[in-house]
Amino acid sequence: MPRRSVTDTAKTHQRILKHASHEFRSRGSAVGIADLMKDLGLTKGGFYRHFDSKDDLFVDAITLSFQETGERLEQIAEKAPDGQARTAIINAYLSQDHLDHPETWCTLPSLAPEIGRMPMAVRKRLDSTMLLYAERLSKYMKGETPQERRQNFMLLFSGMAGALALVRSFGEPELKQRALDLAREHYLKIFA
Amino acid sequence: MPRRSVTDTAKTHQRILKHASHEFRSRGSAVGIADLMKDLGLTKGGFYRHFDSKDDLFVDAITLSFQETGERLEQIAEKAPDGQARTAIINAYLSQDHLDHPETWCTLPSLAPEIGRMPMAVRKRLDSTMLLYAERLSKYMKGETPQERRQNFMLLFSGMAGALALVRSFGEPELKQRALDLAREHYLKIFA
DNA sequence: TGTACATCAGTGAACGCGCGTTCACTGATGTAC
DNA sequence: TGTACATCAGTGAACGCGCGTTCACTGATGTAC
Repeated sequence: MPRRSVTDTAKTHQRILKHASHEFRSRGSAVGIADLMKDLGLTKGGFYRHFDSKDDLFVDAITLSFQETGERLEQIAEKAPDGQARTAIINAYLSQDHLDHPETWCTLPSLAPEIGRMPMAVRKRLDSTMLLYAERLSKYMKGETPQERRQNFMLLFSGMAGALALVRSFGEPELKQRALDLAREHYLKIFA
Repeated sequence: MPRRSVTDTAKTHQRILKHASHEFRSRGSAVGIADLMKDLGLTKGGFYRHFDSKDDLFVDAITLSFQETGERLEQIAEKAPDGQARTAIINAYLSQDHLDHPETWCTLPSLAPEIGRMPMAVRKRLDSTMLLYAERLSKYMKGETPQERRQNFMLLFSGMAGALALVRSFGEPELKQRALDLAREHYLKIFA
């Protein structure tokens, strides 16, 4: 197949990125390049016209994930009634929808431990991505100073991510339900 | 090589289990059977005299992990001065040692998301393991009733696990240090 | 207590399979004049 | 505006490698008499 126009090339690049960011979140970082490309109707050879390596794709896909989730939570906060932004964020983060759809939500409960095992080069590049996510949502946190709000963001989000990861690890549906409800009530009480 | 005595066979079984439980925690569930056996001076073919499949090994190794960590935290709680058991547990869980040595500590911050992606059969078998871990440590939690203490265990441990997983994902050492200290102070304040 | 035989822990080669990456090739797109 | 040529997105085969699992074989251990 022949060369493509610059706009088509850019579109393909974005399609790979978006699909990878969904697949990594729902299936983990071990998702294969051949599978990703096949899902898009492409062959694996063409991948390297868009990314230097799988690690490169991973960094870009995770960055996109944090951007998507940041934007989504920002919108939820903005649409909430006055003074209810933080409550809305917590309810959304600990919702049934987030539990059931890792692919369109936060990367942390899906991939945090795997990111921790990535090469240092990858993790350094993701630091700024995560700090940007924190910056974007800190404004909705409790606290007098920006620093205090940033700290509360770290505590709230790492806590909710841990809760969601634990709930997802349970097999029994009833157990999952009870644990998710418990976590939601707790974080609303402590942070909202 | 010939057949081994029943005691030697049992020892080898335990050696595989213990090593696997360390390796899964430090490198993730993708650790290979050939590597595990080689580390113990054995060849991969012999693995199937001890376990039916890798999934079987995984379940047993994770079960051992929770038992080890449960026992370890229990001892820390028992050795603590009167009324300091919970404080001692939180300080140990959010210690530099836990941050740096996933292989000998809690499975949750290392593997919770990966467990969530395992076949249902595996997850169902791990439910009881995790509930036993909860049962064992709930007695040190705040709360009037056993149920309340169990709930506080879930919230505290999923929160601390999430914090540890996030801290481990950071590349920058300074950032890690600050985030770990922040989490420790927070959980001591909220739960101790 | 001694002998004959069945059991099975561990080896090492092989199974089919999937991985990330490379590469010669194609032909439409983009560019230079 | 039209022509000649360079570029490069995508294909499909191949690279070396590692995966989980199976299997014939070995010989000391365990067992039955």
